[in-house]
Amino acid sequence: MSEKRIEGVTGRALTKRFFSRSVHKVAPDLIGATLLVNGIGGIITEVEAYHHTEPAAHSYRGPTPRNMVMFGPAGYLYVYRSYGIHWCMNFVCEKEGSASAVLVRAIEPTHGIASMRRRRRVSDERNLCSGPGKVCEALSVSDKLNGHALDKSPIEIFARTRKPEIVTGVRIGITKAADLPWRYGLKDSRFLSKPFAA
DNA sequence: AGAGAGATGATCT
DNA sequence: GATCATCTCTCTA
Repeated sequence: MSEKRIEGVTGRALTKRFFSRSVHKVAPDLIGATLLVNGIGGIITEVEAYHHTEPAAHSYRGPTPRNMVMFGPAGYLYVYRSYGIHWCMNFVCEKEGSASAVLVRAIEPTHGIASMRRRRRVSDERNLCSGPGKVCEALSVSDKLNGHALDKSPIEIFARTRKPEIVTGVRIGITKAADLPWRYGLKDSRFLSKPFAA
């Protein structure tokens, strides 16, 4: 097995096995991992878990054309259109009966910052990937990558080498099941969509 | 710093 | 016809 070397990344490449677990394990384990698309991206600082047992999940009401990737095997990318304007990206996890996924909400930019600035048309690094729609714009993720394997080019995800301090909170921007503490973040990160309550 | 509104389209009722 | 896992701008302070 030849391992591709990425400057500044030492963790092993994550494969489908990593995602073939409960979304409640995968989500916190992704904090500190490195996500690259075509070599551009950074350290995952914020994610949210969605599980078919609660009404905020797209899979709650069963399969539809939009969410069918969620009902497939773990380790694939689910991309959907948000508010008619933005894209949001999710990692499909073990189904546990129905379907679940992790929403990528924020990244600390480390690779290809110049490209991200061009795509986002902003210069402030803290504003490049601090929200799910921003992440997709900066990494150029759209419906063309819906259903794509998470361990195949152009997507690369590398495990963190050390477990960071993780904070949790309620999910953002939803109205249903808004009390579940399924938002995970890198403690004290400056690259979040919103601070976590102290 | 925080509130409010508009953009814009697929999905669901 | 209403909702929506969002972002950016503008207004008020």
